[in-house]
Amino acid sequence: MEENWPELLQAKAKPEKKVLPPLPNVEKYSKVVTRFSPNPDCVLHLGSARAVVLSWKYAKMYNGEFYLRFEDTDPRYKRPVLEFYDLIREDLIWLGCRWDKEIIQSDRLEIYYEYAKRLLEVGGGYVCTCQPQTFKEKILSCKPCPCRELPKETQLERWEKMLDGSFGEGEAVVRVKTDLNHPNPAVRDWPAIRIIDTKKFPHPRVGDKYRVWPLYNFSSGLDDHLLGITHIIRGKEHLTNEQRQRFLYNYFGWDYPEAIHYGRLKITGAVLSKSEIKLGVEKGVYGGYGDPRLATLIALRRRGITAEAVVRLMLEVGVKPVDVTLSWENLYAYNRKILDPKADRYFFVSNPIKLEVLNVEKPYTAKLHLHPDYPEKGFRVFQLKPENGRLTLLVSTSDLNLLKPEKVVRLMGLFNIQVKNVEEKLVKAVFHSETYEEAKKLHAPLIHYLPPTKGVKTVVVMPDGSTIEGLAEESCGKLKAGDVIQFERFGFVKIEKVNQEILAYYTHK
RNA sequence: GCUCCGGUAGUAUAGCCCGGUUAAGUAUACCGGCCUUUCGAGCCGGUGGUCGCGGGUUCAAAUCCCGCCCGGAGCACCA
Repeated sequence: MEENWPELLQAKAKPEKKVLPPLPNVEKYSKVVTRFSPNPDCVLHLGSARAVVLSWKYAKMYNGEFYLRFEDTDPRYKRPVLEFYDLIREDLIWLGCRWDKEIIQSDRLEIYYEYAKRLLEVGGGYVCTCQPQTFKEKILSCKPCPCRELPKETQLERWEKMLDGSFGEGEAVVRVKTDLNHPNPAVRDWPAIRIIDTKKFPHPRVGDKYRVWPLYNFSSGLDDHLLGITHIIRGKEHLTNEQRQRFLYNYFGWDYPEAIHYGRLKITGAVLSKSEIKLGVEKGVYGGYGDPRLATLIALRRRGITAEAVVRLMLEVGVKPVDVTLSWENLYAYNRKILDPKADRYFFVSNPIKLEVLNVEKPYTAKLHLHPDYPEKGFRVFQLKPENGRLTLLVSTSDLNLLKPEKVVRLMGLFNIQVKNVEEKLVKAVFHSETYEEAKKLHAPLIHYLPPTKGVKTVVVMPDGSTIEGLAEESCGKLKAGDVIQFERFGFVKIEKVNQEILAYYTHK
């Protein structure tokens, strides 16, 4: 146990560390093997992250293996798209979920054909040429369709005809014989393999090389056994698929893996459905898969959400079959803990307005820590020279609620001022005092500011897609794309681009 | 409609299988205090749950049994 579950023991010593509940029947297997099996028809989102993180984490917990398996067996209705294979790989790498083996189902058609034949040979299936509608009527009344009764030899002949092109799309389908009286009609004689006109609907990887394609329950069911998957972690929409696949396993004399079905995951206000995301992107509702309104991993990454935060959240949510509605605050809280010690602090003045301070008798130098908790990181410095006692600065419109006549306000790292007059685009104030202690005594609020001429124009894209414009301090010009910083009193942002201007994405407060 | 699966504070989660020193823990959110030249972080404290509802078994039930209500998933030649 010490060897296999070191993390479990470690968790005992450190109870604050969240640990997943043990996997069932681990002792039955020499090694735990899990898999994540996406259809490469879209990028990954927060919901997909659940399957990835849990499958990966469990494999690691038991020193097992984690596989990535692309389930790209529908060239027609849920067409795989080439670029998504790579984007999914990138998402997994970003999450830190390295896979030990990669499998692509469209490379494995011959294997599925072989097992289809074996299934027909053992009498576990049949080739059905009924119209879907007439078949459905039969099955709903627990009656076999005529094809089911045909002898094995005929089934094999029909199978050959599926392969050699004698049957066209929709004309024949391989079904797995189950129980015609099964209480759930959806389980009765489910379809395993169908024909697709790949001249019309070529597969992005293998083109029109194959016309006969397995359905989910057949290919996925076979592969889970063939690849030695011991624990399947997937959404509860697959609950009845387990029932179906068990019939297949019985014909081959296999044991079904341990299957865990978790509930649906939602996050307040964000679309988490692949089809809706795709539609929105295609229609231009979203500016792409990285649109900040989307909960795709690309978008989260772009916004400065860290993979660690996503992983933590997924471990927290766990594998329960209940539906969960996450709130962004929860994700943000995890992320903030990770970001806060790393992010340097800078000033950003949104929608700047002028602040004129009179009675400033000498030049001042403001030195501000890059990070208040780590003074060793250094400073940013503002040199401020008044002209004839007048110092002009820029402050944020959003601080107008603090800048009321006669109020004393401290300019961070500088001095205290007393507001005199407030106009729409101009605040006039006078020098009040110098020390922080004085400001503290007066309970003066602290605000940030910028020298009037040296700011870098900055656009911040907010999570709702809107933008806020303003000026960032000069030293932000040396930031690089990908840096996550904190604009003090504004929030964390991730830098997207720096040239003459800065483009940043808002992470959270 | 049919077949399954669930229901613990605003959100998420632990405990339920092996009923009792925890008559409900943790995280986050919220409120207050301390600290701090950020409305951030940190530290301390607090509010918040009749464990879906009703009944039963028991000395004792969030934990076992039954009924009800509510929610979800599936019922494709999709994955």
